[in-house]
Amino acid sequence: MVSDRGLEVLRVIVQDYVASREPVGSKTIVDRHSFGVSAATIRNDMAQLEDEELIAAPHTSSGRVPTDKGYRMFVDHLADRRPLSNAQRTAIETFLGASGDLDEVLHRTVRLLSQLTNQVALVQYPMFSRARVRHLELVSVTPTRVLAVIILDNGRVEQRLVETEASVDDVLIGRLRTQCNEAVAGRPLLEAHDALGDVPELIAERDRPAATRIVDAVREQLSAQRQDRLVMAGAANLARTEDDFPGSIYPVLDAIEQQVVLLRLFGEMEAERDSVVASIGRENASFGLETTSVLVGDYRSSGGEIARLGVLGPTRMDYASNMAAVRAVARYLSRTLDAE
Amino acid sequence: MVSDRGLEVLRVIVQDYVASREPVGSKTIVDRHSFGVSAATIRNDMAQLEDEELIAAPHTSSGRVPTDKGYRMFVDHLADRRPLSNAQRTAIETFLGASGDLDEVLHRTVRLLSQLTNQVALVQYPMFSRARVRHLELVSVTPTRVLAVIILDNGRVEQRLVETEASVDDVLIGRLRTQCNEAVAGRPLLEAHDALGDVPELIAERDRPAATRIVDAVREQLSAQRQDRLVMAGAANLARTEDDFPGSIYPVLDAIEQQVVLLRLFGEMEAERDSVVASIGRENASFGLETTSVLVGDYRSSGGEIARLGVLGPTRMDYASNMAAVRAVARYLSRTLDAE
DNA sequence: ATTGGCAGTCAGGGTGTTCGAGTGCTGATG
DNA sequence: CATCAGCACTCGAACACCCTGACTGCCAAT
Repeated sequence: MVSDRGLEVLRVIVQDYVASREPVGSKTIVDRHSFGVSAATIRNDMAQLEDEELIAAPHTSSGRVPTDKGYRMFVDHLADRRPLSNAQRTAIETFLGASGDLDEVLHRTVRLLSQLTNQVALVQYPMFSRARVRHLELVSVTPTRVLAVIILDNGRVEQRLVETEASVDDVLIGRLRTQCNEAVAGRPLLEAHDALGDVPELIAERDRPAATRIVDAVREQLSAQRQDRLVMAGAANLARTEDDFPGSIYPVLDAIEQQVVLLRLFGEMEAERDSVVASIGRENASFGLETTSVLVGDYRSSGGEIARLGVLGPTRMDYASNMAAVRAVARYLSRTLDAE
Repeated sequence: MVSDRGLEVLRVIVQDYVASREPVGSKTIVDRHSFGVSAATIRNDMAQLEDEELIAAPHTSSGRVPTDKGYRMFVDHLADRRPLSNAQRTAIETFLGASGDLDEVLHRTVRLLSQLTNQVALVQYPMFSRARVRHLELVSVTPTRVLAVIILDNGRVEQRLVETEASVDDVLIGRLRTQCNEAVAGRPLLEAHDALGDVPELIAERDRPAATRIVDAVREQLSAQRQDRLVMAGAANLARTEDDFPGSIYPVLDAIEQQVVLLRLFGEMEAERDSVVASIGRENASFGLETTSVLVGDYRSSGGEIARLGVLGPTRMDYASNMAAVRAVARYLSRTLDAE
């Protein structure tokens, strides 16, 4: 077992190592922190920490470095909830000023988060299962191409281009538009999806195939939960701390470019409301991200829908302030989107 | 002056260096290529090339490396128009199969281009000055927030959230929607913008401020040439060739994350129709991209509007095949978008 | 439980040496 | 006059070597 002072030692090791990127030894510890005991004693504690695999030595007789398990212990039990710095506060304040549509807000948020943390920031689009359809617009772009635009009452707009085999004239489009709107207007996504099923039958036999094609495309779009997108910013930050990635950053950059991977990762991380959780180092191995840590939190969008946002960076990151930043931004984003 | 054989020597230096990342010396050249002359003669030619600053030696008595000027000479006069490989052809073919809306096509295109070239690929959104307004939709999201959706007849959809001071009821929205649509439907962007100027006057005095606010937002959106966006893929490829960037890739990653920079760069590169142009090394210095080269070509979208696409990579890149790939993808994209 | 002391380990940095690739030059040759 | 073989020279990369300094691990004493 490891003593209370042992944990204290682990904490300062994590803090010093994160700050300096240098393995930290017993002497440095007694020099920089007032433990009131000698270096030899610290060494004994460190030996215990090493037994528990909370720290490790890169090579014989060098300082120690936290292991993944050590970081885990740190975030779970040792990290103090550090308040945001003033600079960070004002950054959030100025950000608060402007407004815009959903796209714009999310983009601004992700840039903000990336600047606050100096890491890669990620924001997931909210899904809109509870949203209602406000209006459906059909536009003929070319004779055999129709653009369907779905406008939701929470401000989201979905669009989709449909290719038809036969050419479609404006009369048919107009008729379809009316019929569809009657069927879907004001309904939640799922109901709207079902209601559309009957629409093609109201269309003249001759135009039935084209109509079915168009309506099906719309239905598909309606049922596709648009939670499958995210915005990202600050990828360059990975290159700043290049040395933290053994070998090359290539695998990391490659992995984060596949949004699918990140979305799966987001999905698998459990988080309680209003808390920020971390996934550290090898815990991300199945995503090809074993050299990184990911912090995620939840936010609520207009419909009360829940989506996630977070940061990704090297395992050696400042967990305390980054988690605080994620928490603050998540809370703020909820407030912005929720405001009526 | 540099002889014909001298240029031939430059060509193989560029090719070998691009392939191997090793400075190439006179011996290697006579070994690998059949010039029919001795190494000493090649050395004389190389001396001339060095006088002309087309090649340089990283240090005394080491092989030579092309300078920016050397690459420039290569792409302008020496690069043979290499036909695409079969693998590349099939890649484009399979890509050709599917369809989708503009967003989707551009995203697929950019991924394709990045895979073909193993570089960072960029595709600019077309601008739509010639497009006409198909429909204008106003949706009240909350009492003081109205979402304006502009649907263009080329399939593009623009949206914008407007914040009003006083709350706006559905009657007003309905009235505005009708008035606006009457004013803009079927008109090109510019005309529509002007025509909207009179609309607020048709609204009751009481609601004038809110109406003006909304209409102005729409007008602003109409006149904002939406050429200010681009999609990107393959940023990870920069990390694969990390060694080509002296120091760190950080500045490069940082620069390409600022889309503004890339758009300016795109804008300043002159290109004739159907050709691909290159901007090499220090020619990009004012954009913080002096270690990279950029290849761009034009494509035409539905309205006949011209936009650009290209790739960005280390100066040491395979110009011949990359330019071929850009040309092929540009041509193909034009065909896809232009098809009626 | 804590401590001072001491021997042992090992990475990093500096130095010296060798090796070899590649150049520039020169004088000879057709 | 272009081409060529030969030779002396340069300089980076690789290697061996040695020191230094920063640590640790252990032990006997308090």
